[in-house]
Amino acid sequence: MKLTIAKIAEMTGVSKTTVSRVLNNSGYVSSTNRSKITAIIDKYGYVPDSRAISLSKTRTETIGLVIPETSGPFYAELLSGVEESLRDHEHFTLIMTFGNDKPHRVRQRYLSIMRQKRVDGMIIFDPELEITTAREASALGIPVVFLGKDFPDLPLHSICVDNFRGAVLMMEHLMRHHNYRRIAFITGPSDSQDSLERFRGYKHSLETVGIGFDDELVSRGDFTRQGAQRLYNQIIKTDADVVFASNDEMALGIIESAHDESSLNRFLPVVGYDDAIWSQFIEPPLTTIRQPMYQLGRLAGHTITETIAGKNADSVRLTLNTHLVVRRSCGC
Amino acid sequence: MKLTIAKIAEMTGVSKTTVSRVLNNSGYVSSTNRSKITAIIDKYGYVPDSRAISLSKTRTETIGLVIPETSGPFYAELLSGVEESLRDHEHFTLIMTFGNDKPHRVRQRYLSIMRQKRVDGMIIFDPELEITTAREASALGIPVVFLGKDFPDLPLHSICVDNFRGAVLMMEHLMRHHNYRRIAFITGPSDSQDSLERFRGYKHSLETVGIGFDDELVSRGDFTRQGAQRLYNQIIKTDADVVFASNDEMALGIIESAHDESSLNRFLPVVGYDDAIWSQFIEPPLTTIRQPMYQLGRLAGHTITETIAGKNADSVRLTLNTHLVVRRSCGC
DNA sequence: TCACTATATGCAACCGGTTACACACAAACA
DNA sequence: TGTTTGTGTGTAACCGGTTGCATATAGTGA
Repeated sequence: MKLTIAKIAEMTGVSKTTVSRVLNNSGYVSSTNRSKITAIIDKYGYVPDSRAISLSKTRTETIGLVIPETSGPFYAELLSGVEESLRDHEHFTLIMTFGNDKPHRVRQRYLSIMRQKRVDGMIIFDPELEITTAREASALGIPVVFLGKDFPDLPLHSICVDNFRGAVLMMEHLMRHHNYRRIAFITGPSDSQDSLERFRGYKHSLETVGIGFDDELVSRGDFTRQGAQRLYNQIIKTDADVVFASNDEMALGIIESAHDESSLNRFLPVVGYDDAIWSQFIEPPLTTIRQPMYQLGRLAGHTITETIAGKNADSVRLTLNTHLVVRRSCGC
Repeated sequence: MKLTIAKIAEMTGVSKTTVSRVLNNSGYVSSTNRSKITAIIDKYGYVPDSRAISLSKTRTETIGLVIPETSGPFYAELLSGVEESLRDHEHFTLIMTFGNDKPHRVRQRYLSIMRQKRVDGMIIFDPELEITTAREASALGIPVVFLGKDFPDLPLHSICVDNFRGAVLMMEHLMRHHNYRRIAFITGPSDSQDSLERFRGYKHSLETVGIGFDDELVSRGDFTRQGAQRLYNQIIKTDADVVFASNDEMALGIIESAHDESSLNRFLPVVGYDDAIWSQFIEPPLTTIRQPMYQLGRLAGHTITETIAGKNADSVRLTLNTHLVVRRSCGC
């Protein structure tokens, strides 16, 4: 009993073309026929088949969003931003997560699926993106916006968050406002571009103020809570004024260790990075750096639709700034 | 330069049919032609157009998931469950969020979009779902699984979480383990089915144990932190042993009020419901009820694909049990 | 009266696949 | 030798829309 324009045409005694014109509100249609057709559409609740439409027109009005996962505040916020932005621009979001797949298979899978779905464009946030994948994605012939990663040599669109300046922002607060001098730093895994940038910001700030960089104050973490806790004793020995963990998870690990450790009877200031959703609820509430993920998502959606509309001939490269979120864990 | 089966056919000197047979690994194809065709497919990286496929076959291999939002731990976990389950069953997930739209427009929008995308089935988690919408969705002629809502009179598939037994679980802990007698309860908004069920569990438990139900101990909340804080003074006056808030947000509100209120110099036990992601981080860590959202998502994905495969002739109605998460806020 | 324009409609090809059916040929069986 | 069976291939219709082009009629200005 499925209605198609052919059937509607038959019922009203006109051609498919005329029905199509009514649906798209294009061309000329006599008011008699128009009302006959709309009457049937309303009566049976006809909804056109988007597959057929997109097969005829060349576009699907769909953008592929490639992210590791949808859960977690980080990606959830990004997703909201992208989705709302695309909805405003009358596009759909096709979400593709690749979770724990190994890098190579991932690339194979997500690019292939996006192609078979014939998306009009893609937004890719792949923390482990390699240049070969970036090149391959660009070669698909559809607009792509990369998030969080940039390959300066390639002519592509990218939007990044400024990890360097985020770390500088935090350092300025610690040094100017609190007058801390011995600032311990916990890095993330060494293959994380984000972590490297944050570390660069840390180092740069120290040098700008004239405090030398002390290697003893830097520990190599892995972005996990447990990892940070294993580093706790070693960090305490350095007698640092404050611990700057390069993400919130590790900051939490340090705070918990300090809490358990009865031997430590002074308050140990700790700050993090990311503004995880729970960071305001821990004790003490965490001072951290907030990344504008929602805004990043909206901007990505905007950029991709503009590109599709042919407005971005040149490669777009944007960098978003972060915010310092001051709570109590820094000593404030 | 887009490759199609027609072009591949032309290049190899065979018909479209033969190419199609190679792609689908069906029917008979000579090994000569097969290798010629696969060579071209590999060389140019041909990927078939899913729109065309789904237009010919009658199915899209896509399930529509209707949820209020993708952010927040609650829906994010559900989404992960659904997506992973559908991936296992070789289906895609088409996510449709309706955010803050007004109920009526919502229904119009999401049902219409699902129809124009010709999804093979739908999973609907709409906390404000009305019976008319449920009826309308069922009338679409595709399988639908409703989550969190059930209309016993309609022959539909539904999977719910047992709010009644969740509340009973909590009450048993409070009464048996802690021996609390005066248990204050904060309801959610009166139009929330979830809240009503939790309240029913609260009442039922009291009566089972022989403690009468005392209306004075019940306050009407609205599931928000601020709302609970406005109720704080009134609740304190009742001199309750413990406060059972019907969600974590309100529990947090009460804990914060108790914290600020220096006049109160005893520990006020508070428990919540939902196991929000931050509930383990607050001070004291919150005792609460955990809803198995991930599992719910997986089950929903499983049920819808089974139904599509024709295995669920009768209406499927399932109820998932909740877990009690004991932390310190209850006095443990 | 003629040319031109605005209005109204339909034909048929096309988008990129699938599939029922017909046909051809070889080997195997009766 | 005639019939069946297993292979291999192609024709053409179909899924449900869009669109370039042709055609027809009525009204308008010269």
